[in-house]
Amino acid sequence: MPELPEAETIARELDAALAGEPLGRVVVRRQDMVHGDPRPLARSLRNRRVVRVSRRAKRVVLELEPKAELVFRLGMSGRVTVCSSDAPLERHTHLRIAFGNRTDAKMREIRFCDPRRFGGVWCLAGGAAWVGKSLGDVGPEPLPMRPAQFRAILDRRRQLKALLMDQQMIAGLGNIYCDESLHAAGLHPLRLSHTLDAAESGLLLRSIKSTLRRAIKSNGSTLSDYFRTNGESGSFQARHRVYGREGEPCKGCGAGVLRIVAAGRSTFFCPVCQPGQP
DNA sequence: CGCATTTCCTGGAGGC
DNA sequence: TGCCTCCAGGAAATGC
Repeated sequence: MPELPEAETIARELDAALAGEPLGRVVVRRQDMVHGDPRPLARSLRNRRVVRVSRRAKRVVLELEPKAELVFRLGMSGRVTVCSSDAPLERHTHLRIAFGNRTDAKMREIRFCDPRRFGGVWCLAGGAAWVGKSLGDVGPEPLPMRPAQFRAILDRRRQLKALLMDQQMIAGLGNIYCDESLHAAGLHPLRLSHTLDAAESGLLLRSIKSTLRRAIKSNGSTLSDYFRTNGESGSFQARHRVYGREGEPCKGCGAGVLRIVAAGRSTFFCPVCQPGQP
């Protein structure tokens, strides 16, 4: 389940591998996973090179020259890997893009693989018409966010879990980092957002940032579907304090971690560290 | 407006 | 061993 730290890890690794490289052969193996520019992707990408690879929300963005963007939304099980062009093809590989111009060396390529197909690839080029699923807009990034802006987001009356999961409100948090951030701040996931005082809202924003930064340092959390661009696992799952740990002792106080459903998702919290609701 | 529910999809887990 | 059912969840759509 790639969220902000996983997308950031992939973006950094892709940037190291791809910055400055020209794009080569394109193979679209599942047309319905590619959206945006109505032209064939191979044509849209022809004679373009990667300037840099960045992240926005949970999305990985290849910034190209001449100006265009190739956006990867990973959904639940999306993976972007870098490998040799002759590496065995994994099941559910929907897109392959060769890169580099070293004719002497083995050709390398990036691959997009997504078994559950909740993700997709968007080619934003030219001002042409649009095909396929739309790539909706997202709210502000949490890492550079200031306390006043966060306070304004909390001002509506919503359960904290639902609000933090809402990509229009704040971009990049998913189920794991929502629960971990709320635990770090000692706030119950069903607490109504507008009831937080200044100290609590400040603490929650700091908790979100520190949780995300620590997860990025660990290259994200590998539970089942997420892997780095070289196929290795992230390691932040070993540091989860509540997520996925129903019945196990809270790493803060030892009380049993509870699981409820909030915002339609499994939600893990410690009833002692995060008091306040039934 | 907020929130619950449903849909998409596959692989892994558990039951028998 | 081999079915079968259930479940996980990001995002969008629908219903209350």
